[in-house]
Amino acid sequence: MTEGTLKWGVERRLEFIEFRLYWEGGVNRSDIIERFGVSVPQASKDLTLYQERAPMNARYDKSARRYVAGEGFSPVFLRPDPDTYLIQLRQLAEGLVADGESWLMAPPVTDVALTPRRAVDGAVLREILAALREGRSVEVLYQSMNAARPDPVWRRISPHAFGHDGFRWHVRAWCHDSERFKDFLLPRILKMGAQSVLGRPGEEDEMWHAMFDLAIIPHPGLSVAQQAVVARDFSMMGGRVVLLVRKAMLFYVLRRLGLLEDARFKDPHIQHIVAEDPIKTAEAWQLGQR
Amino acid sequence: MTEGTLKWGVERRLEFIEFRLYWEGGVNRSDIIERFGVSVPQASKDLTLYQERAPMNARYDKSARRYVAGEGFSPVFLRPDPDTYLIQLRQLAEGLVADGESWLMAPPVTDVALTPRRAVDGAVLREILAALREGRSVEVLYQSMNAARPDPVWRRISPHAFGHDGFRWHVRAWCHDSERFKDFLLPRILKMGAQSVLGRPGEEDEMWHAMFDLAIIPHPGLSVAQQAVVARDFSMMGGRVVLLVRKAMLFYVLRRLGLLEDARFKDPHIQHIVAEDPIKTAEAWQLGQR
DNA sequence: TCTGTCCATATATTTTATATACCCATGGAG
DNA sequence: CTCCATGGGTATATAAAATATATGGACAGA
Repeated sequence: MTEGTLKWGVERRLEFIEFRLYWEGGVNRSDIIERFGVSVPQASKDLTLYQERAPMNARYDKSARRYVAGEGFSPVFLRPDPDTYLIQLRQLAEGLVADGESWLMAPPVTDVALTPRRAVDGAVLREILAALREGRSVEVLYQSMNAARPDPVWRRISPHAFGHDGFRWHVRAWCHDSERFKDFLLPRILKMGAQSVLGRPGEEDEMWHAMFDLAIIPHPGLSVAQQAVVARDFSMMGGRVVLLVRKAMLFYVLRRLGLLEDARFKDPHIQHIVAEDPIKTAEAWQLGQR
Repeated sequence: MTEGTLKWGVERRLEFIEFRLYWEGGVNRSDIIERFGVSVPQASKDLTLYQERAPMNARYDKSARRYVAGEGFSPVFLRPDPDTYLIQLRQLAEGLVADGESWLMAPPVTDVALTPRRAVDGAVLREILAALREGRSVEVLYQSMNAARPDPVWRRISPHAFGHDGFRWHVRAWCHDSERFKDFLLPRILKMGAQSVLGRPGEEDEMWHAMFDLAIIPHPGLSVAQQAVVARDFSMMGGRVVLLVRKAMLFYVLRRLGLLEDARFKDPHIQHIVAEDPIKTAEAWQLGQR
């Protein structure tokens, strides 16, 4: 083993040490022992090694009896990206990860608005993935919202992509029965049936591949100063920003942004942005819905 | 090392083997070598060990030249939870994790509606966390939307919790200037100042600790069959479900659910649910806003 | 038939980690 | 002030894990 390279396991432990120092302010030898099940001398060695690799980052505070982050901390083993922390925090708050698996020692009290129900069947997802990967069609027992089909019906679909509307997952697929590309919500797929040959490949899904330029501007009902804040929130340049959105995803994007109706008629203190061209925007997604 | 227990690193590799078998249908020795940087013989050993520990799960397909999932697959090293897969897929689609760090070999084409801009400053988050952890107040340069304060102003806050509205993070804190508990959006905190003593502790934040019973029902404009589908989507029992929501988070929940206005006047094919008691609901969050 | 691509395994060796022991500094309890 | 619990460091011998290197097998496609 040469100088610079470390074993995967060792590097994970050093990364852990750095994570704790950076985001939680300090780390103890016992933390490493608990998390990775190593012995006392090994945890000591890891701490020593970390200090060799990142000299300024760790300092032992004798009084506090723990290693604390040094002044000129500069991460070596992880990106100092807030998302590395916030993702873990969110997963912990949503119960997606157990307390012991997380790297957060003392997570702050956290609430997530409307944490999603875990309603996707593992077997369903596996078989959808298999069909998609192998380029085949598959039968699904699907509970549609169509008023004409109140009960779940079997239909054959050829899946080619996944979509997430910010809340739920769906699979984008060619529907052999209605002969159109459509979205199928994973939680509404009740059972899986037999595989068969592909209907139409994903390349032919025009609404998936066609993009729409969604131009948004601050709500004109806001004061100039407030509009400037909104512009900053949305990284606008020159008071507008154009989001490049798949036409097949446009409905979901507009729903999240509150732009399904003309937002200019909503309270600007709740609805901060409006579509630059509401008519064109409305046309675009209604076309997608058909 | 006794029979049953495995080193942390070995267990992660076996977990990886299982993950690939379960969600991607198969795994190659070279996958292990690439992901963990181990030698060829070691990867072989890992595969052999995995088959000892989970006899039915892996089968070598000589023709396909890879290990494929067996018939009676039953996970040993991971929960067969779809979220373990979908979380990774989402993070990959949002660019929060690099391709090489993910466990997904051949992720399907994926789109996430409105992937958030990463606008939180790492230094800001660190110092907010420190203040919260140590029970202190801290000065922040905050860009408010208040029409009376168009420019960013320094204020002192005592943070006690984090909140996520489904899109952005905020910190819940006592505001020393306005003498109220309020939400501060992390992306709008521009700079951090000096720490000082705590204003008021989180226990006194009534809106944070008070809960609201948000009762929702399917949109009455839907057919009976459609209402049943919506009821299933939201795990309703007896045609209704009560979500227990912090009053401090109610606004965000209602916004996500499209219930800020009385939803009965919206198109039921877009807005699937309504509040059981719209008046009480409206009162509750307007009280929170003050 | 040849070749490239998978995989398994044996041997000697190196690296990593453990068990066990003993030592140091700090701060609070008695 | 002494005692001791807590948190950390390290030395030695040993065990375990992983590597380098090599050999061999099965299969698909040219």
